[in-house]
Amino acid sequence: MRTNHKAATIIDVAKAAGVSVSTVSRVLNNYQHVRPTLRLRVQEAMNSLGYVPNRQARRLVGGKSGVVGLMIHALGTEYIAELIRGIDEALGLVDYDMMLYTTHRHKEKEDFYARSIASGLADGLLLVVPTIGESYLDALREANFPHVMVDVDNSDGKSWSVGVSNWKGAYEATRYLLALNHRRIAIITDQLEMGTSNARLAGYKAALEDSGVVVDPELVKENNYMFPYTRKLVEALLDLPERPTAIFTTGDMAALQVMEILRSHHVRIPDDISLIGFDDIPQASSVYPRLTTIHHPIYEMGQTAVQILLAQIDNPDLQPQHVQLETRLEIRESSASLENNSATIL
Amino acid sequence: MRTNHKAATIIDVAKAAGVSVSTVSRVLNNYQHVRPTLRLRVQEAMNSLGYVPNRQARRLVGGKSGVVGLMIHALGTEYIAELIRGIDEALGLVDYDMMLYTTHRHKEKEDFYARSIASGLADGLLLVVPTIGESYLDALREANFPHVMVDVDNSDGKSWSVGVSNWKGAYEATRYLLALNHRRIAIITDQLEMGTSNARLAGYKAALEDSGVVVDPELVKENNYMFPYTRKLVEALLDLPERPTAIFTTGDMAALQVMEILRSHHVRIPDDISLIGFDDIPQASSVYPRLTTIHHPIYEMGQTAVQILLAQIDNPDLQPQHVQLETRLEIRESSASLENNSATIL
DNA sequence: ATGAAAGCGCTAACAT
DNA sequence: ATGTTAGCGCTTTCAT
Repeated sequence: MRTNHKAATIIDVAKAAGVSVSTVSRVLNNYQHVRPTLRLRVQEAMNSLGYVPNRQARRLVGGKSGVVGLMIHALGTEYIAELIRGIDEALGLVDYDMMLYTTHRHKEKEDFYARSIASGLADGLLLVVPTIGESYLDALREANFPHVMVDVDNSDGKSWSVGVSNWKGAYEATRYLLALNHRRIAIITDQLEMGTSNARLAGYKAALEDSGVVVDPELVKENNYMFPYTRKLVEALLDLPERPTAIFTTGDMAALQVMEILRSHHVRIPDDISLIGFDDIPQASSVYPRLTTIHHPIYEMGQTAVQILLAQIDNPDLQPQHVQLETRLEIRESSASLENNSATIL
Repeated sequence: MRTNHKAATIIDVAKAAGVSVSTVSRVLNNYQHVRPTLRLRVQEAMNSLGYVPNRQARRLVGGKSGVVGLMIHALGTEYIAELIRGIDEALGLVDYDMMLYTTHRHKEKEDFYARSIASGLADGLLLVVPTIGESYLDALREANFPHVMVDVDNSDGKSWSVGVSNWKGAYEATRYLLALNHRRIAIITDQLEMGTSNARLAGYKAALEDSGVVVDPELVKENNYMFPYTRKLVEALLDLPERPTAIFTTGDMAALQVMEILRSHHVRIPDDISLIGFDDIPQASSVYPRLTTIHHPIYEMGQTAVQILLAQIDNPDLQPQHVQLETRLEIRESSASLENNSATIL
């Protein structure tokens, strides 16, 4: 079947170095009690044989596999890329490899992946899935398998998780628009089945109410990730008898789309309508006009997730907690004051 | 150390069903020679125990790891997302897992990854790296380790590879612009150290020459992936005494940026300048105006890469070949005829 | 048709 | 300080 050479095993190394397998294992794992001369001899044998330990076998005996799973719903956005960069780099620091599972919104897949990862493949699992299925989450918990939910708004206290201050960020964004004298402020949220979107919507409403502005249901639109749909929402907003003077999208991706759509309707930003996003993805600062948004520490969130996961792998009995990172308002040019909204930077 | 419940093993199932482990293994692997009643009893036992086979153990015995490595320079573009979708789905079909290595342009990392993957971790390696380092490529070849270079223009005959008809695609794009009566056609290429960019540039030049149009070096610009740089290039083009009437970018990402830049200079597309891209990423058909481009079968390229890799894993002695997929012109609204370039669809 | 037993490559007691 | 050995969970001969 396979015609290539079989990889060298620990036994081959032991023979070549004239020692026992346990000695090889000891130098492999950097244990004490190995005579320096022997250690050297073993290392030489490993080198000349091109030996690399088999991770599967290692893990099978109860050791660590040096692999963590990353279950993610989709790739392709700068947001995700930035998050993975954070995860990736943190993992690299501790010589861990990453197994990637993209689910593309197939709930069954998620279930299957989670179980198969937990049953041996990896040492831990990072979950970047908008809505996490209770069934496999329970399975992970029962097995006490290290895992962290990434980018969720709040923990239920039963699993570790990382997220950001969504409510506060949205509150700040809305307050900023309010301070700019906007009163007709529309919001386009991402799907509300996601806790983060919900929290952002709540922040928006709270800010409005705190300023004595009544929330107009006509100005609250829920998006569904499809570009043509966003267009419908924006056009509905534009067709309103009393147009909004500002739009807040709960994600930068949507904000970028809104820009495109407004442009196609010859609506100027921020002259005619102010726009504010959420997340501060790399693209946000390179579009024209540069997008005012809520900065979300995406990269750091990835790093933090890894640190939490590693801590759990070391000690599976840590009390679950939710770690919340802070957002902050990033003022650029897509939002302007309502009074002098013609005198804008060009 | 670890306090969690142990997952059910094949032995537990065997006991619960009152059979031997080999029988359980047989129903697990769908072998014949198992009495239907027994088979059923075993399946029930598996269900009630929530049994999931341990992949490591399975692989440890069988030889194959069931994992392929994917080494990729960066995530975050729709192009890459689409490619990974193709790879992912093809892999899912054969129950393979994917180990992800992102190199972020660190050449040293690539070397390290390639070697560690080749020495046992995975059964094969997919390389999605703009410029592939000779050193580890040699190592892969020497070890006769299954690997395929994805999205390269041409093979050197020593490794398997997949790519598309870059030259022909660029030739067609340029011919189309020519047919639209454009003569001042600028090109913005991606970095020319990539073979694909080079081939696309060559196709552009050939088309021009075949039509008797002299290639103006001032209209040939090499990009370097940084948005501010693209802006410089476009502005240089705009400042030319005789502006180009059309721009061809060798990638859609750049085309999208060019759109943004032209817009900020109040240059209308396609009224003032026609634009054509290459790749046909999902976004290309959702921007405004929709981007005319060369369709690149990205998803299929990913699938094909996997098929080639699996074939090699089955038979490592296959003669290396380069598989070329076809591109085709996708006409949308970002390019228009030069004569009536004011009468454009709005 | 079913079972018993020998490993796969490695680690971790347990000896020495 | 070093070696011996018993598994980890599974597949696969080889018996029966």
